[in-house]
Amino acid sequence: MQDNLIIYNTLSRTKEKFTPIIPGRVGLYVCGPTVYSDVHLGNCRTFISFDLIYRYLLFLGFKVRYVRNITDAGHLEGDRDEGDDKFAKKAKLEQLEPMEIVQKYTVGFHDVMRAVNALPPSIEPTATGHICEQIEMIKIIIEKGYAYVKNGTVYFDVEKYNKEFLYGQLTNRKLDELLEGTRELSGQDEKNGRLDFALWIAAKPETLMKWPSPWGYGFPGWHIECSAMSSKYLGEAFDIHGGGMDLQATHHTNEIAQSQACNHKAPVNYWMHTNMLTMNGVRMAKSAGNGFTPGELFSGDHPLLDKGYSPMAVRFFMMQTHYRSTLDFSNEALQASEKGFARLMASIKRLDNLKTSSTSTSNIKELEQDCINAMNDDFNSPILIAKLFECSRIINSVNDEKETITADDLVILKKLMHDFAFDVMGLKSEISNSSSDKALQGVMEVILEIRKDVKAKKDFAASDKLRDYLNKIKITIKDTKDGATWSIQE
RNA sequence: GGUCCUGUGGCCGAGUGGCUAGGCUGAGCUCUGCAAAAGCUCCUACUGCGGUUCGAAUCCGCACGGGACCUCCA
Repeated sequence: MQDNLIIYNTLSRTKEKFTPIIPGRVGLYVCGPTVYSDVHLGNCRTFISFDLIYRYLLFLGFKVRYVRNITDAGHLEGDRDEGDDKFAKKAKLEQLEPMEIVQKYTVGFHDVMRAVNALPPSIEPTATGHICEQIEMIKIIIEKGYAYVKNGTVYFDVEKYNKEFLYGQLTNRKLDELLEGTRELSGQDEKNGRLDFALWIAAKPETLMKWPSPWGYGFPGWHIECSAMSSKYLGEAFDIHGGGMDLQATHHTNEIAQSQACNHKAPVNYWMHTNMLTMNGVRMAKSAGNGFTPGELFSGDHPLLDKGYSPMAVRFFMMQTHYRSTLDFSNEALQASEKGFARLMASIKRLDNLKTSSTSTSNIKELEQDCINAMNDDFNSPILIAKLFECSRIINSVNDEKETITADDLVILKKLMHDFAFDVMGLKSEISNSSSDKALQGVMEVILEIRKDVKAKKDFAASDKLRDYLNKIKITIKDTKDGATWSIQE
């Protein structure tokens, strides 16, 4: 069952058979958010994509150690390797301690992840919690000759590294090409090479977040945290490293360089990159003014949104596109997903009331295999969803007594729908069980009972009046041959 | 400018060289007191021009369009 998984590896730019280092176990590292502001929808897409991947690995029976970091220090605003980091800047703006910024947005991030039903990672390490590990790693890189110190700042020597290793392998680029695209060093720059990047950055008097180090007070560069934390928890070489495609060229390239310089071995076997989320064809970003927060998306409180969309509709919407394709956001597309999701959930609810027969008109086992094949092929959730809709059609047809299913097949079908819709795709029915909802259920039962009575007396004016009144307060009544059902309109 | 991805029916979105994904929308039918739901049927596409092939949405070339990265970014 674990032998047929195919993963697209950025390193080779091809789909490869997945073979873990230790059979039955997977080490998975994903670059998490930098918590200096609200996560936006694009960030969420990456984490939802990897949640699907994590869930499917678990479904296949792998023991997965899933590490996703929180960047809470050392992420600079520009490429100058100087000045304040993003947290300090925001802290000054909001007149808070940098760690208050970190706390505020970490909590917000977790709230959103919970709303979209993303499983928490096994370990969620922070950069500030691993300063020692980062310093140790930098020391080794210096000892091995791939870094140099200038006025308390430590730089990684890319050209030196490239003589022994391939620096641009993740983007299939040669060093000369990279150098061409880089701007000239300015007079103030203390780096030796244009591509060199900081491992440790010397603190200035006004720097808020700083730690002692062999090179004086300072803070870590952005890339070193991932190298230090991934090797600490997953080993010097591990199975899968993921992140957004925008991290590929710089962050991940530098991560490989650091780890390789330190340990002299390739840190990761499979690199996975998720594609961007766009709004009307343009990448969603705060600077473009076309972004909104998940909270705004759920409430609909934003000029670009026609209405609010439930977290599960959003999750379903994202799963309808493969993780390596760009996903274009629009109200129309999201509303289509919302309806499709409701239809899928409605059919799953019908599963419990299906009548079985001595024969099946559909090949359920084949469908089950189709679902597995879809996910084995580089986590192809759009095809999986197409197959689940096929299951929906079968369920509805059996429910209408136009098709039949055996008791054995029904067991398989139930398991299939629950496994893939809930466990693998992480969807969940959005009906809550709060006490007020239970009271509402009771009231509705009474109303439907009364309506049933007047309908029996053919008093359709009265029954329609009940239905119309309920419809005005967004409750829909449907008469089926097994009695009436009700639901709340979104 | 460089590296790379991409162009599918009204919309979204899969796609292994041949056996018409799927969802949403629209039309018709069945069911139904009506409505809704559900099912069935229909709308059968692949940017353009060449090439390879018995056969291409799928491979190759060119053109045009869109996007990403090369600067912080999931």
